[in-house]
Amino acid sequence: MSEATDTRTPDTRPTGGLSAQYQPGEVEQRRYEQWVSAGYFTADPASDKPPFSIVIPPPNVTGSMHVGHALEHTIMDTLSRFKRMQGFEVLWLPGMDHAGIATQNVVERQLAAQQLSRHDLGREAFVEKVWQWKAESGGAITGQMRRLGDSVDWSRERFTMDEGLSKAVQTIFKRLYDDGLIYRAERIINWCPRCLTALSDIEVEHTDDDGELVSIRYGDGADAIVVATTRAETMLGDTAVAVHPDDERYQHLIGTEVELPLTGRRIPIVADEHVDPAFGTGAVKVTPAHDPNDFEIGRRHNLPSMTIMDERAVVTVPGPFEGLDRYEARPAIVAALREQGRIVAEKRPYQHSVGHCSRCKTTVEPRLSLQWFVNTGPLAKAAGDAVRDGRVSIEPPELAKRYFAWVDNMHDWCISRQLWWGHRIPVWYGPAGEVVCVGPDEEPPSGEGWRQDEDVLDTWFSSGLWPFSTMGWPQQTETLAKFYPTSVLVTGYDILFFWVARMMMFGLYAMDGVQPFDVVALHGLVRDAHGKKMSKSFGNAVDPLDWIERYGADATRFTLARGANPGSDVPISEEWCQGSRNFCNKLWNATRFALMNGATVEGELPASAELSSVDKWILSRLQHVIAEVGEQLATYEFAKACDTLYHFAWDDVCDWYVELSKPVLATDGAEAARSRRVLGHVLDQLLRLLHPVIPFVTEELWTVLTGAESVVVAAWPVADAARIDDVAEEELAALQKVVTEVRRFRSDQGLRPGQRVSAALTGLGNVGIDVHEPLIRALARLDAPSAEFAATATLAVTGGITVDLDTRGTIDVAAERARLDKDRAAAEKEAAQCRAKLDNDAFIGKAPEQVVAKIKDRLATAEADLARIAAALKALPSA
RNA sequence: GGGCGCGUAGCUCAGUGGGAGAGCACUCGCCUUACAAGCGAGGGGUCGUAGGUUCGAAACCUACCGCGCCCA
Repeated sequence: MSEATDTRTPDTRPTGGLSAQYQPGEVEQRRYEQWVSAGYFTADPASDKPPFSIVIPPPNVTGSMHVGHALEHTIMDTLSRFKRMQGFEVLWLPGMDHAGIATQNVVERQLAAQQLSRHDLGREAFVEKVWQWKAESGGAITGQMRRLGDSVDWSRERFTMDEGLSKAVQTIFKRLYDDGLIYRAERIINWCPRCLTALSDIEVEHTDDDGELVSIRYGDGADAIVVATTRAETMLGDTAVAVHPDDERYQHLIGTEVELPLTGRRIPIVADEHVDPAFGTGAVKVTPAHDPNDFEIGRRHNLPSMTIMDERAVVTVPGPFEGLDRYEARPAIVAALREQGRIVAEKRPYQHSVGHCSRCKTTVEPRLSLQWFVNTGPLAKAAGDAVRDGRVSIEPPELAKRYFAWVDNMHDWCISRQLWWGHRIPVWYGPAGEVVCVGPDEEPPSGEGWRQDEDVLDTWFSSGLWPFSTMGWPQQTETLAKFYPTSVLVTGYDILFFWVARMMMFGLYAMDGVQPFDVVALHGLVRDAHGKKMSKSFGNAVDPLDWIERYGADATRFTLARGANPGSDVPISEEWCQGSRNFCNKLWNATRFALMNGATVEGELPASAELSSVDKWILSRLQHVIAEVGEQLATYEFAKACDTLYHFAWDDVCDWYVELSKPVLATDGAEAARSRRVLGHVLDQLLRLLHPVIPFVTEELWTVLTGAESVVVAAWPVADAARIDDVAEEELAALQKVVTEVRRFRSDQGLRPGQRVSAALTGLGNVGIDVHEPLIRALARLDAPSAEFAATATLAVTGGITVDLDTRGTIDVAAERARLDKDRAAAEKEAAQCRAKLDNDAFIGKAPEQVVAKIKDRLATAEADLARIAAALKALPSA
């Protein structure tokens, strides 16, 4: 706002100390600290109130808040605050996970800067170093959560590596082990040659990459067979060639052997149904130790597995290729084969699907190794059934299909990781080959030759226990008794497989079949204003802290919530955030106006019989809004709830109610007093309704308006059906129509907004709004007709209302004719559409009665409008 | 290759059998004693295409075109 150009005299009415603009920076931190120290967010398990609980999807301890977190937290905070106001004992439990690979990587990078590796420190010292890192630099996100306004119970913050949660991990491991649901086996797993650890299937991202397809002739002469491969280097580990059993081209070769080039080994040609005869030549090389499909073929045909690379994907087969990594070995081997004339065809680039480590993007190397697995069969079945039989509902329900597709086809889960940071597998191996799984209260075996398994567990293993490990399980705590199962899990649909399915499996298993949450409310991904995925490299990523800094936490939250349709992606842009900021400022100024005009929440709300239709109307609208918003928030329709409130606040309250109230508020009588009470009530209720989404500005305004302690602990509004007033709503709709028509005329005629026009209004009584004539005159800036009144234009308003205006001689006839022509065209179209329906016997015969009646009514209205418009056109002076 | 979803105003999206809507953008007029982060008015859409069901389809069914996501 430009002070220099503001020539108005300052308003001296009381504003409760509110400045002319909302400054979020002055409010947010102070308010948040007050809330926390008042204990509003601390959950009491001994409370008599019904429980409502959410556990936070634990962010990564190395991470900071990105805009996806901001969305998710806005949703969770909105639900928590909504339920708290509704009288629930709310527990929103915060915490972080230890992010095995990511955290270890961070600390290893620090060490690398000093030319050190974790092996130089040793396991114990390294883990100590990680804890030290966490204490110094971990958990930046918790400070950012405070900035956003998260109403979490900080006294219950948890970390997956805490003692209690670690105990939960060991307990469930032991239980699953004893039940035969955890086993150790040599399997082909996804291996990251950079992180040097196994990965589970879902930690691998597949992309279509450019590679090469090389066709190689194995054997010579009549026995020759050509195989096509994208990974020529793995041929050193081939132990067979496979063809489809029905493939006529190769019938004579099945059961025979062929010499594997470069090695001199002879390998069998086997028949396997899983070979696709249409791919390449229909013959595939089989490398069981380096390809999951080949591993299966190998198992079916009892083929040996030959591991030809070490953990860094460097060739270990003695000979000319030894010591080359997989990308050096590939061209070297192709060249060697070409020299022998064995390369039949080469295709470059050849697009094919390649798996990458989700953490570091290195191409995954399938690797045969001894790992720990969870047998997911029975667990996944239970996880699917809990949704199938309705104990857990997925919102929106369409996304349940995706969940089923995953849990019903789940492979065993590789849970061991070759890391040091994490929960170490509680299994000891004895000198005589003993294997002992140790429970949390048991002493591990000691003595000569006993050693613990070196590996740690997948981070998701501990995250899967989160809904109950954070509440003290395996102890039977008061908190568990009160707050488990949790009420709702809020997370992105992209995390359905990673985390939701795992919590379901573990929750149902550990908690005697009781589900970890009743509802899974899924949100989408935050995208930019053009629906593009946000990414740092593309440069369209939004830093929520930056927005909070510049526009306020409320504006940031409102922007996100307003885009959050269930399960759908959420586009946002800075312009929209500005709009949200403007909305907060609008509320600020509406409250400021109310305070300047004596709005109050003291005393009983006046009985409807005592109120003007303007007051009755806004109270009636308020009841609809209370009901709608309550329903929308309860069904996770955050975008709709925001929209409902935005339009009620801006259109109904600010644009109409406040403007309509100004004349009476300028007076001093009993009617003004009643309106002050109504205005106070409407704002009080509106601020409560908005508080879950925009907590800071509503708190600031509500406390000034009401003088009460905090809207955080105020009661959620309840719709009062007795205040719904259809008559007042119809009256106000008619009033708005008259005012809008006059404004349209004025705008079309180029009349200055301040210019008053004489006018005669007739027919207001038709719709019962004759008492509002002064209001209409005020809003439309119409003066009473003077003695020498002479109408120069006539406005025909639907409902039989006529406004005759005296524009003092000058009227833009062409503009007026254009306006009337447009109205006539619209009315004619309407009439024609209605007549077409009514002339149709099938319509009259088959359509419901009330639909027919409605169409008849519309036709009558259109015809009446047409008559008036025609008269007005006729009355216009000819050009 | 399999599965799921989406095509509605310039952009982003609501609308799921009976008058095509919102926000932003755009045009015009305004500092009007709460607010220029504002106020008033306006323009703009063969609802992807083609069939079908129905008295009536943006909505339901089928096919096709285009886009996206997940899985392999």
